[in-house]
Amino acid sequence: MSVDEERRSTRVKRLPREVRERQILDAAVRVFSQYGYHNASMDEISEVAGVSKPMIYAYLGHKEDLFAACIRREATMLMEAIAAGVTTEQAPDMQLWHGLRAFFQFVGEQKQSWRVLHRQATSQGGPFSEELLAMRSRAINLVDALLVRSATTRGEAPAKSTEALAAALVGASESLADWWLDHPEVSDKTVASWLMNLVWMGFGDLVTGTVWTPTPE
Amino acid sequence: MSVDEERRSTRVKRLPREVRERQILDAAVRVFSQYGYHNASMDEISEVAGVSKPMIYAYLGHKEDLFAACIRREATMLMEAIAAGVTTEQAPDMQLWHGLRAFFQFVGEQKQSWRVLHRQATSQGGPFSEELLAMRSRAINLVDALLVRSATTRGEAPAKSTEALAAALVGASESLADWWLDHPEVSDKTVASWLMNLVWMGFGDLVTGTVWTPTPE
DNA sequence: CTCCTTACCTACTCTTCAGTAGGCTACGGA
DNA sequence: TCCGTAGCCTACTGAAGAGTAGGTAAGGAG
Repeated sequence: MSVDEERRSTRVKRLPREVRERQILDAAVRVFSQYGYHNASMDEISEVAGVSKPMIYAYLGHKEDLFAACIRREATMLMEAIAAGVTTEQAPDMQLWHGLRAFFQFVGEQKQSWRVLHRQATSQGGPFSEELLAMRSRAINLVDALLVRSATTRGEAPAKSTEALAAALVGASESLADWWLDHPEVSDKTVASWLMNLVWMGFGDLVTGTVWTPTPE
Repeated sequence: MSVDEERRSTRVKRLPREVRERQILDAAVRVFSQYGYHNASMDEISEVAGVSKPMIYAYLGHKEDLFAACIRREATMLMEAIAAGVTTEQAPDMQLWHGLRAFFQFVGEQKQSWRVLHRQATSQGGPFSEELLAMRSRAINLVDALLVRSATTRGEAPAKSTEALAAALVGASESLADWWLDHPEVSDKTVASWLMNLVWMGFGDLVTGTVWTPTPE
């Protein structure tokens, strides 16, 4: 059996476009998350995906398009995971709690997705980060709305600062998620509860020993 | 007068190495902060600096070295600015308050420095980010120590979570600083006080209307 | 005046990699 | 059985940009 014959026989069969696109995106997320956007080469992605480079261009377009597609897919998954845990009927603190839990659970399960979202997309000033910045804004708006609602239901005028604080909270979550990647011995629930206590009760209470606990469902 | 003669006559005189190095670093910070590490070219940096490319290589070494030098210089300035405002004699909340104020003041005054530190260095997985990660760790350790001290002086065992919370706070500060870049109408003091209230009092107090205020010095 | 060091430049090389041209083959329908 | 389309590849081009070779010249020391 010649080399050519062997290669032909062991080559995976022709697959429908859908499947290939998934394979390519999976590979791209892996490679981007490992090397970063610029150091990731289309050649390596095609190799990991098990297809040739022109296939990528045919199906997903240029490098930037491919990256944007990765971001879009992973960010959508993240947002959906969070949305699944939160309903507007819950009290504000419970909404935040479930949101945080869902977030850390996602990060714990999809470390690569998280890396490509956070570490890569944030930085590059190029046209791709827009996709990611938009998602981040959505997250901030979500938290902002939560804060505004919880203030107004108590009859107060919403503070000017809610949007800024929402941004701070999102940043805190991201940073804590990064810390967590280096300390995997802690459970996702524990990490979430730390942050919950910080933002809901403040350091002041860390010092005095008061803690927030979720009310039983 | 020929072109050559004009060029020669308008050319800035020979300058000592020190001065050139400063010019080059200034240019590098500007260009890196605008385009990001990868999209910044040595040619452009040399042009902005007003020297030729080989000068950069002679004085500051390769691209990575140059970038690391930028990070080191800017990060050192930031840490010194923060350290200048904080003394260990102050109460924990005042230490945090002054640290935050110094931080936001620095960001407000040195936007480019901040961009190159935060947006660029965090992301690239290369050998340079180590410089930055080290600085970030120092900041986290500083906050961690603050939390541990404030807990132990109250006779409590320090919680396991202080390091994680310190990371969260640093992330919140970074994220809030980014938000602030897009909302320059707010004063640095105001932004600092928002974050201070968040971390010291929690959202719970935002909702109930309690606020932390610095005790008069 | 000569020599040597230090400042400084032009004009390359060489590599890496995004993106493409052009074609081959499996397979379903007419 | 012939044809069209969709899956798939090898083998290239072209540009950008990091890094360098090999110089010129200013100016101080002797």
